[in-house]
Amino acid sequence: MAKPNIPQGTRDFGPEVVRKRQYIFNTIKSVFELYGFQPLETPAMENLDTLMGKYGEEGDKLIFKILNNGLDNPAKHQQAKEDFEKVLQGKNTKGITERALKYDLTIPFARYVAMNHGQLTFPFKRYQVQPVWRADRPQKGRYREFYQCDADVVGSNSLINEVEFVNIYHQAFIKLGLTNYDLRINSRKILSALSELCGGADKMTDITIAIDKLDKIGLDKVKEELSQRGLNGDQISIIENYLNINGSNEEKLTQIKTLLANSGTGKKGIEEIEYVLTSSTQNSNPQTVNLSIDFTLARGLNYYTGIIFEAKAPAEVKIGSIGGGGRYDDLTGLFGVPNVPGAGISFGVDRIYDVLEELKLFPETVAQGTKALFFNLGLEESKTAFRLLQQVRQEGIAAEIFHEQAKMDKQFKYAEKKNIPYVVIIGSKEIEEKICAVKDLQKGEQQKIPFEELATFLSK
RNA sequence: GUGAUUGUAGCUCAGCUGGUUAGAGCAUCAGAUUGUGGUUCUGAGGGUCGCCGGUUCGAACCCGGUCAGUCACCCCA
Repeated sequence: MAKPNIPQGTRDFGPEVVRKRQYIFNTIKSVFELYGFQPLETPAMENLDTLMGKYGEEGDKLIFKILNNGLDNPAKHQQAKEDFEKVLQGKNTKGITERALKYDLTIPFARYVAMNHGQLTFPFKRYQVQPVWRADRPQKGRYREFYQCDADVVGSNSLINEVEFVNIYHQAFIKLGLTNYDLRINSRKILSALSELCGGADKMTDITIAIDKLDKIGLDKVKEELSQRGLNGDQISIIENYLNINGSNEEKLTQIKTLLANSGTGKKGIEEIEYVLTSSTQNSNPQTVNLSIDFTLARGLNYYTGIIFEAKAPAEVKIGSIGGGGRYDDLTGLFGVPNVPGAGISFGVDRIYDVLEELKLFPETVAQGTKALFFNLGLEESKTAFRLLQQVRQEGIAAEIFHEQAKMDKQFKYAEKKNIPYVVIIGSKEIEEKICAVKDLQKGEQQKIPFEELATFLSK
């Protein structure tokens, strides 16, 4: 038997890890609920048609495809071979694969809305926490199976939604202890106005891909890349002016207004950012949101049409993006149901986990499962212990008894490893006096508690 | 898809220019310690050095291949 193994880029989550992950999930979910979002789940797999062509050329390559069943049916050999030839040429064919693992939660959601738009009440606000799969090469902060935590609202054009999303990000990050999160905002309308200024809307993808890298590779390399992507000197210098915009949010707005003065789309984008910026900073409490304008922000997914967001981890952990989102005006249009505008955000839970771990931000209580371990000191003793144990459980306190009579040394070690804060010792002496010795392992202190007061004591 | 790098005990790693029975720390188990753990001391178990092949009198070490992991680029959470 070969050594057991799991596929590249996937992980098992042990008990402590699951506890910590659930802490993150629950924190974010509770904020979603607070803002009126409802839960939704969709299948792990979708029809390949549903997913293909929605994430750009690169995205399509990263979709995990599922091999059809029944390919070994002799009657279909000839067809299967012909279809496979097509696959070798880089084409997709239903003969070989017609289903795939979902790549994100947004497109399946759009599919759900398109399928059920007759029954849904709009605006429809849903949140969804499920794994997604990408056939990417794993590396730091990057997995082939990872969880997304999305909230979207469809059926509303109002910018109030964007403002709410800013506050959701803020509130969730604060609850998680990530006070110095970094939330950026931009608008696809501004990027589109810039592209028009530089030779046409078809250049938008090239431009956004290049300027998105400004942080990482610097201005000179960005200019180089723009030139490689077919932009001329005049166009590049416009972009250079655009990239040189800096200062506070207000200063950036002033500068962009001058640059895009002649563009209707641009003006619209600027107004929207201004609105979201002022509304979300006014309404926020207990502290101000860290929302800053970043005109280099592009977002890879090309279905965004308005405001876009990106949340970054504090710079010192070097993990990068921990969330993102934005407005998409016609996502369900891809599925034949036009005029359903939407906006949404996503939290990258796996990366948030890494950030919290690195910054030691998990509360200690997260690691705790069992609250008290009852020592097993013999057959008679354990009968009393078991009776008390059940009483304690009746009060909703997680407790367990050591599985066999053993040296105290061993039982202490078990409690310590399982992070159990209290041990309850009941021996012959204690039974006689109807008290138990309760030891607080962290403090190392021990006290005598009468049997009938044990549950109350532990529930504190 | 492109490039780099690593693979030795359950874990983290050492192992000199190839030389005989491959080491350490942590962890595990037992004892010092018959109802009070985390400290200390003593002892024990555990490895066909990722796999296949080559060079050599001799390979954990050199060479080729292969598999797996990690990191970076592309792209992205």
